[in-house]
Amino acid sequence: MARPTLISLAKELGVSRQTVSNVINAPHLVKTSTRERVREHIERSGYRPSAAARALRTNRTKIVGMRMSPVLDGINGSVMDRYLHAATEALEERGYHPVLVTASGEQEELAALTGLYETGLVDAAMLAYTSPLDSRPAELRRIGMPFVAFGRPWGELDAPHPWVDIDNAIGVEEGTRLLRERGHTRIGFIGSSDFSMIDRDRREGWLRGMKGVDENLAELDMCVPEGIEHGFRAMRILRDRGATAAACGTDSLALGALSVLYESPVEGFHPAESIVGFDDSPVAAALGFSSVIQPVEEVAPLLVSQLISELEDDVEPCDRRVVLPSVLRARVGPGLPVRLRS
Amino acid sequence: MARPTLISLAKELGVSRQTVSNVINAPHLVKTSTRERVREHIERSGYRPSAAARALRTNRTKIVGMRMSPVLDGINGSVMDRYLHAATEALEERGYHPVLVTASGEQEELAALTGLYETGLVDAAMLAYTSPLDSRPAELRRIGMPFVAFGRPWGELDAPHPWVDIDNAIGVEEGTRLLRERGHTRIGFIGSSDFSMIDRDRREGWLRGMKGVDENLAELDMCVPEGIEHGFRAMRILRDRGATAAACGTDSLALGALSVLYESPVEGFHPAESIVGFDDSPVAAALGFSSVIQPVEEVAPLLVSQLISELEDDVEPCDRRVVLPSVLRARVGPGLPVRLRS
DNA sequence: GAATTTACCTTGAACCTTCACATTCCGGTA
DNA sequence: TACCGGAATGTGAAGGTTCAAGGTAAATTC
Repeated sequence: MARPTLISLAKELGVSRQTVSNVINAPHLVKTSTRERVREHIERSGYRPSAAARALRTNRTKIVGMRMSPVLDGINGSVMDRYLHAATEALEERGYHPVLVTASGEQEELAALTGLYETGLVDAAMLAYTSPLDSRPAELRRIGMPFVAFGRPWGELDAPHPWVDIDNAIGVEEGTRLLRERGHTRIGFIGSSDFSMIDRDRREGWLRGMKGVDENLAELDMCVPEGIEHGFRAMRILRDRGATAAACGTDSLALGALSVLYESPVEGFHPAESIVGFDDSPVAAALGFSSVIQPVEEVAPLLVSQLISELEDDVEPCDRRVVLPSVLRARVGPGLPVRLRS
Repeated sequence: MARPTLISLAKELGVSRQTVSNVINAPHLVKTSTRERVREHIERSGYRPSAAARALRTNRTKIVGMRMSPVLDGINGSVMDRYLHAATEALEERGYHPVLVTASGEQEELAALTGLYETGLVDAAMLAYTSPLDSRPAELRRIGMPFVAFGRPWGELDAPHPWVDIDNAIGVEEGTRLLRERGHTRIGFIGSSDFSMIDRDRREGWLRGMKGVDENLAELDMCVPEGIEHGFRAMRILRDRGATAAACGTDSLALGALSVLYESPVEGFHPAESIVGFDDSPVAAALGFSSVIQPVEEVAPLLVSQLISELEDDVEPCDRRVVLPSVLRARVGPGLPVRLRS
């Protein structure tokens, strides 16, 4: 048997199709007795409104486009995974769904998202990984496609679109202070040149954490490409400059750095307790070093709220610019030590 | 100005809307000169067919549902990420798009997917993580929802739906042989109890690789929960039983096991060269141990081909049951040694 | 008792495309 | 001239929903 439609239901019930529609979309317009009768019949028939017909009429699909970014690094990579999961969940909670898109760059992403928007397949987009020269917000604004962004608009902080970002600095600052509390004074920073703005933010946290320490910070500040080996090399240099600890921009870098400390331990300090990483990967947990957590599970629902208040009328408004703090996951040893073979 | 439609375009061009439609969907029906004229106008006007209207008429959205599984473990987790990315890409190539769904269990996943199907939002589903007591295939079949599965239907290997799976055994077998070539004879296996069927498959590879070795395999065979610490504990037991090497069911387990070998090195064997992991995570690369790779980038396009031949007529048929080999990524030291602090 | 309001329900149109069929046009053949 | 067949193009309908405007009967007001 064919799937029931508004019309077939209405005929069976002896009411008009609009009444059935009202029972679903505007129940207060229908007398209670009728409403219940219709409801029950809908239930029994297993009727589900046709998404296509609804979309055609309302010009809304309740689908939003998101770019699935390629896997960068399996160590820190799970953050984006967590975010994607949280976003999907938050969207579902509000009756929306994410459609995924791949792209090899910003322009390709833009093309993919606007393409979906122009065919009416999606209502909006959720961006991530904002950067200073990000052309996406302006372009989307130009064509009138609604969107929100995970990450502040570095180029123009007063951009009109809603966004949620994480204050990377605060967690690193916390981490740096922890290292100081543990007795370190020459604490280096190993940042990743691959994430320009985010890295600057994290470095800022280290600088704040080092406030009042009488050291030459410039020579303790490293900027290297992402990767375990680079962390290793950077920490060797820092070690030679007398550093006994380091805050790192990623857990990969931290892993490399940690191995240097196991290679040439510093009297009185446990290696795992002399390193702070970022993104709290399972590796950090296993090796027992502290790491900074990004609360992406909180970011996603906020973004979705913002998005929906862009899309729908009469929803309670929400903050259009939110910065959430990162937090330190402090660990005390023991853990799994690492040392690079010489 | 309003978005152009078939009708508005047709009016401007002085042809019927069907002709414009034909230019898009069945160009061979339209005379070349007309076709070009229409094409050019379409181009200029920026016309994009309405997905909703098309879906309403054809009863197809070219969207497929997929479950976004929660992040299990950041070390091996990137495999599912890679798969998701590859699947998205493969779908896009054929004009399809993935919609994500979250679920806390199989039943919830089923409810989510069939829900989408019943409203006509998706045409089909792509399943992953099949298991012996998997109720999903039967249920989807019952309601007539098309789908394909990443993972063989363990319960009924001759199930009628198409699937692609990876032969986990072969890579582990290869790894085990590598360890033998390097001179090991007492080679343990540390499997993860969290992935029942997959684990059995990987263990099978180890058994095959050990063929002809005169050892008591039962006492070399460990089954523990997933996680670095469990790998560590298992390897300690294996070491005490005289094992000098191990093939592991996951890289997390391998990491833990490796650390035991650094803790108590075996004369003549390099620790990193005595461990084989699974899923070739960045950790394996950094620490320099060999690991088995799942070719998910090949799985995804195959699945998509299968799916499309389920959905569309007149597409060249393709194999409905495919098993791809996993392959060993063999590494020789040096790498980053690990040792668990005692 | 007539006029007005209210509550509830129905009708017609629109959304934009594609399907199935109808029509026109053309050169070629009987 | 009449007819035919095939290619190119046009027409009507359908698909399921929502919006806007209408209708009907009961309840209220004067």
